[in-house]
Amino acid sequence: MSSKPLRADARRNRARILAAAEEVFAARGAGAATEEVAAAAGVAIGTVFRHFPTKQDLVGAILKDLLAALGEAAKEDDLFTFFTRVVTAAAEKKFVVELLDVEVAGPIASLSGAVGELLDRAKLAGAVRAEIELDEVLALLTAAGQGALRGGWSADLRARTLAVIFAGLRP
Amino acid sequence: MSSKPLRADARRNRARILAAAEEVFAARGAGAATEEVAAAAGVAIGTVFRHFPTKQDLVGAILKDLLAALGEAAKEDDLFTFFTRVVTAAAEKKFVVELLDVEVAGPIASLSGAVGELLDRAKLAGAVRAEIELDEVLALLTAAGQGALRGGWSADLRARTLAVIFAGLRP
DNA sequence: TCCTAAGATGAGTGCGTACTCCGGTTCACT
DNA sequence: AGTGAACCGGAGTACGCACTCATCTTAGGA
Repeated sequence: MSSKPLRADARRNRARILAAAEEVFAARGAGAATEEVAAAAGVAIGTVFRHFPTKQDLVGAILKDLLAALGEAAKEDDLFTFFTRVVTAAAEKKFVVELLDVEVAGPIASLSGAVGELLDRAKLAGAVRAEIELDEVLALLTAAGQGALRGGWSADLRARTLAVIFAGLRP
Repeated sequence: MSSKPLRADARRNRARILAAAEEVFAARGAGAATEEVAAAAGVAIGTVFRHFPTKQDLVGAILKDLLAALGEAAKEDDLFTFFTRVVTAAAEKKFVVELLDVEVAGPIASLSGAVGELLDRAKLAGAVRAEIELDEVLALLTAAGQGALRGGWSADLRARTLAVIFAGLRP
């Protein structure tokens, strides 16, 4: 899969870029200039593009990491906890909403698998009505994530808003 | 308020630009280039900037019109109908979501007034729980609008998703 | 230690887009 | 009709940003 092992300095720089990009994109959104990422990583811009030929590749790499982390978290959460986790992440890290966007339909498929399992479990436990379908839950997740970010919800408002959604899901 | 009456041709062009902008922004989102609006209006780009010195002024003018129309509709709707109307508009006219964004906090105040009335009425009619507050409803409205647009909900999915939200609001 | 290919650098290129400016055109008033 | 102010056209400017490339640097094997 991975062609050749990277040279030590290259590996170090790659990690720095990834870390810097996560920080910059979280603060400024994925619209932030690549030069900012380079500066934050203490690296020239050419180096960033050597590792990630396209800006989208860079965003994609971060998203992939995040997706893996969320997938991991899903294993130990119940549906409502997971829901809250994703929305909170969206509120704090602007670029997370890109994950929820249509364009990234590929990677999100794996997330939807995890949510599907949580939904099934929640139904069995009687926490969610049986007729609720996966796509509605995904839609609500998207909506809440977008809303939390773009609406700038406070922690209190976020909690109350999610409470309404959860009430709508319960029997 | 309005300084001087516009010349006839200027008035005509202004109206054309507004109509063209509404169409273009609805289709392509507010990110569409101003040149496209000028072309659609059959007018040179300089003319657009004469009437609206800034792109934001142009978007703002359209938003103001839309806001007035929604405020009018609110008088005859109940809360759930109005909610559906706004979300549907968001799904069909991309730029409507800008209305829901924080940046336009000024104009949205008037909308929130209308929603407040609808909420009061709905509570009196027993259609909504008494402890629901206005900001939660507004947050849900923002969320659903953003989600509908960026998630590309179908009419069916939109209806089912809104049904969950409405269920959460009811006693 | 030396050699070379992988890697880093950063000024430069191309492009899209908001906005300007001035010469030409048109309205509207007398 | 004549006149001047308002208006229009559209090439041009400024700017930000993704991405490139010729040149210099360095890791790491022989």
